[in-house]
Amino acid sequence: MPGRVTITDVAARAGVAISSVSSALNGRPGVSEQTRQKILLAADELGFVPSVRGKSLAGKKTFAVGLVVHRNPDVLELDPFFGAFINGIESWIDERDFALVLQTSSDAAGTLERYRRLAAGKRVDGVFLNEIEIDDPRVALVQELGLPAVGINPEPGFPLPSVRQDHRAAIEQLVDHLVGLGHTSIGFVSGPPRFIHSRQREMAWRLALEARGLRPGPLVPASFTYESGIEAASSMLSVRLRPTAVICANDLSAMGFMAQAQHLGFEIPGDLSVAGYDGIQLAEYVRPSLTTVQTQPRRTGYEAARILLELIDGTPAADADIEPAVLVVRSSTGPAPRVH
Amino acid sequence: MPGRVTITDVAARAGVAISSVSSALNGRPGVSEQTRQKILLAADELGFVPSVRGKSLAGKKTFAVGLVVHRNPDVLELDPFFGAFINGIESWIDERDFALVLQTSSDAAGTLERYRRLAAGKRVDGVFLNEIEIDDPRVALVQELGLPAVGINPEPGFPLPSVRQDHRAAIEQLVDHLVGLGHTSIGFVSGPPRFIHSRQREMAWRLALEARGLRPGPLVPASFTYESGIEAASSMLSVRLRPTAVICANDLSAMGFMAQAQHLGFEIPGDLSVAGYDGIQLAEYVRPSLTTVQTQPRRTGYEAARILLELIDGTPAADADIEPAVLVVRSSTGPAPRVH
DNA sequence: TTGAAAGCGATACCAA
DNA sequence: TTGGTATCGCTTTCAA
Repeated sequence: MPGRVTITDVAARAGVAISSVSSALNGRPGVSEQTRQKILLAADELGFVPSVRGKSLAGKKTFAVGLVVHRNPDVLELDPFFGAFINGIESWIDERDFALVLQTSSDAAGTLERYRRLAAGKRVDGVFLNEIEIDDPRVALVQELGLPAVGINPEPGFPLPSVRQDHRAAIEQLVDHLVGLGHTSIGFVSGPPRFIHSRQREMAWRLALEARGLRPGPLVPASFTYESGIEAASSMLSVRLRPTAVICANDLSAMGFMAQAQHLGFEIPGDLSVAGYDGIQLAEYVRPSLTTVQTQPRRTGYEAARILLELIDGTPAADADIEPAVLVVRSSTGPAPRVH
Repeated sequence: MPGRVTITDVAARAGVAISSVSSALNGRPGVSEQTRQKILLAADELGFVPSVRGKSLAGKKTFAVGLVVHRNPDVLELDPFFGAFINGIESWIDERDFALVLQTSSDAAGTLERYRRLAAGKRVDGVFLNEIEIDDPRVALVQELGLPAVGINPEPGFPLPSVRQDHRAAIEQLVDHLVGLGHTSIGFVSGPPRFIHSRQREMAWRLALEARGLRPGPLVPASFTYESGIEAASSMLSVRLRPTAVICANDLSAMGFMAQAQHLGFEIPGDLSVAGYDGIQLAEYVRPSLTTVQTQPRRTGYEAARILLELIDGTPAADADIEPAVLVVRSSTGPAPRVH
């Protein structure tokens, strides 16, 4: 019966006090090298694994961090983003014996309540704040609760430690790429405006165009889903003055946009160039393969976890900047059509 | 400072012993109705939330369950399946104050090690066994560890409590649907044969055909990914004796298959009918929309969680059978082409 | 019905 | 350098 071995057993076997075992095993000073070896041996022979339960009660830490994912109830399908993000978190916390508590919620109020309960029950020592919104109430909540938290790609001046990956450079490159192909009317399919990352991408598109002396093309709201991309295509392509190129706020909506554009009879990239954002795997395989901006969700999770654990340890943590997202040119973007 | 309120504070405020508070709050007998009310009031006024730390140390439970998702390291994108599955788990465990610990791992050995450590550190009280393989080593592991576990869609005779959703009826309906459309050569794009659910779907296809006096069409291995669907199409459609209809082991590979088939010049469903399995949202929106088998991942997670918590409580749990998956006919399947 | 006290498995302080 | 012990917040006997 493994797992039943406690620190007391180890102490007994090594013939020392439990306090010495604790010190030895945690690499604290105050134990002679000889005793330490004796203890290490005993622990090893017994297959001792410290109980997180005991540790957390005594040490005021729970050794867990939380992530709440807010999804539409009738979709509930996680973005491809999350798999890698979560894996990145774990690659850091695992070695430090932390676990990730994941929750999903389908409404905003529920999300707040989840954070509140995670904190109140001392379930987790800290949380990740993903998909940050304008005036996100979670910020005030974690501050009120004194709960360590790290923001994922927040706006500048965000009051909590954060990890950011630059989006501007890549979007500028993307605009350059399109302008270089002769496009002058470049539209944008956005995400819900309440999300910071939604606005950031839209703003980057707008600024890049203006910096090049071009007027922003049409802007159509969508919601990061494939379906919303379909709808965006229907509305954006039905008007006379349609753009010759479209940038979508993420890959999923870009894929929906492409599918619908093709359905409406547009050749891609012959009649219309389309680009996405994220760099999910699917984007590489759709026809035509999607030009996109490759982000690093795994790295983002990794850095976010590193910062969060520092915060939990009481170390004042600096923000982390991940190397900028990069433009990946594929087949969905091409020369602007001659006549319009 | 919420969260700092302990059972002692409540006891003091109510003027009773902490043991009474514990009994009252947990609905145990041995407290007069009057005292109970007094305690409930005090707890409420103080905003008392019991510390999971304390509870778990004293109560021998950690109030957490674990899920380990095994993904290819360079993909790490979670199936659309998982979002709903996880949400289903939570809709049951949340009310019971359990949390879900999620881990991802990129290799089989790592997966086993994850389960082992979850158990050894008493991180979780039980685990979900998803994507079960032939001779899955996790079964022996949880039995050896005495760790409560529930299997998701395992084979018949699986030694642990399980939740199952019938796949056969829907696949038979699908075959009937195709046969009714005049198809006589129906191929299959499978998942990795080490997975039970992979084999189950393949077997259902084979048996359904044989029961109708048809010889199984070509079988091509794939791996549940979009990319593998592309490859499957390339190989299956390049030979002279290609099928007129194809069933894929999941929607993602079916979508890849369709895309590649179209790329190779096949009209769908004119030249070729394609069907998937899972019922992910994307399948509804691709062109043509995908005929598929709709499963209930949310319900599956819900039932699995219910069973797991029963096991943890020591209740002998019966397997759960979810209402069978249902066939959803869309546009990717149509009449068999006249000439071949 | 109530309350006092003994754990649960660690950490950490303080004597020895 | 050691070992003893209080402590964390709760559950669970066991007396009163």
